[in-house]
Amino acid sequence: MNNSPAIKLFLVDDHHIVLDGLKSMFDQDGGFEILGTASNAEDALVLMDKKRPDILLTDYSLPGMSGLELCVKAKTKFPTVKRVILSMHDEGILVKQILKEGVDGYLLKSIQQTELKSALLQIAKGMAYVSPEITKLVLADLSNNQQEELLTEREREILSLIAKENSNKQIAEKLFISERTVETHRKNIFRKTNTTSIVGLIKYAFANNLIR
Amino acid sequence: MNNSPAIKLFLVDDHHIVLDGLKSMFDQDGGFEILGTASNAEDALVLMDKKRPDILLTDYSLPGMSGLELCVKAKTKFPTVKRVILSMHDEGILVKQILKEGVDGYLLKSIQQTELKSALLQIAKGMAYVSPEITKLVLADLSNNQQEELLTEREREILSLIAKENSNKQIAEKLFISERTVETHRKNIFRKTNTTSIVGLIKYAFANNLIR
DNA sequence: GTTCGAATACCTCAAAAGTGGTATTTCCTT
DNA sequence: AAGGAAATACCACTTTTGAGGTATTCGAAC
Repeated sequence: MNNSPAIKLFLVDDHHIVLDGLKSMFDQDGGFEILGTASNAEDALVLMDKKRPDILLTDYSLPGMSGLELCVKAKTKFPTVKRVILSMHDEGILVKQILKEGVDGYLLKSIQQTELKSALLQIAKGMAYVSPEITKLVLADLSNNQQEELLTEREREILSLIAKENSNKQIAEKLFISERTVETHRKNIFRKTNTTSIVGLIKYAFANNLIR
Repeated sequence: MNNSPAIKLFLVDDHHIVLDGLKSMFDQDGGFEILGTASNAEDALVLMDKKRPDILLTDYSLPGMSGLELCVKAKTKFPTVKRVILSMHDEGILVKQILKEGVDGYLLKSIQQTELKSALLQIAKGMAYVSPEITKLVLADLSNNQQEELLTEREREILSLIAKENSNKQIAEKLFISERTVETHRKNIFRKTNTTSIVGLIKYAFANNLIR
């Protein structure tokens, strides 16, 4: 059953009770081995230098250096170590920022034991695991469904053609309208989106998923 | 044990063998009920109108309308139905596009039975579930570590300022170089990124996470 | 020690974008 | 019936972009 070597963990949390809980959970399971623990990021970086774990499992909020900074530093110092944030809350707008730093997992502490273990197994195998609650947040952000009725149908059409690198003249030809009309639409789009240049407009369109 | 009502599924796949496999899997489990199946998107939309499932579970590649288009249409027609893509492969660059359309789950057919069921349970609860392999892709894309050496340091600096809506003149002033030099850099960036207009360039930069 | 990429700089000229207006028609709502 | 938003159209004028070059300096690589 246990044909693969135990997954070596390093735990970081500033609450002893959490460390104790995790320790007792993993100690009962031959599939995992705890190489060490730390209650702050600075200690963790020093200790990990001696004991090279497979996975660094750290709380997000730590005194001093945050768990995220720890992950960034750990990535530089120990590139092969998988980095997992185990957080108490969904850190709201921080989620995207955390994921952008290139962690291998983002788990909430509300996770079930069995799920935590299967998540760590997957991460050890090179996969990535993100808690469903966090996944939901990220997907919602990606698809950004507010469906603002800011722009009219025609304006969205114009915007789409602008984004496809058509000049005003080309747009006018394609829509069988005057170039003047295109200019007017463009001006209205600028006004409504609070932008003043194509660059800003394209950025707006991307950020709001108005173009694909 | 089974205190909540069965989760009502609608399955779409153009391979009967897959539909059969899923059917036999869910039929043995009281937690799920299959309301109907279809082998193409058009039929699915018609059939779902009569039988309102909790979750639409569809293959990505279908004859005619793709599973993604089906999800988009289903979202409009039946906003409360959760939409899950069950795909054979990680559709590479399509992944981000698929997730942008606002699906509630993206599963690979290599998923284990138990995992599939727990994923669907979570999705029915309003969470989101994405296969670890796909999550890996998305996280890699978000943090984008490829570190392309396509553009030089200076060119990235110029690009960043272009993206911040600076004109050539403004860039020249900020970097204490001639406007001519900025023009040259811009031309080189266009050549390297295979773009010919700012619109294309900004799109390229977004797609490659060169600007945040 | 020559070659090559990167960064710098200059030139011209046409096309396109952006600013700041005005005006008409149509359709929808109040 | 009046008001307003949306789509259409026009004008004048300035700034910016993009396409087409050429050229020098510097440092790294071969």
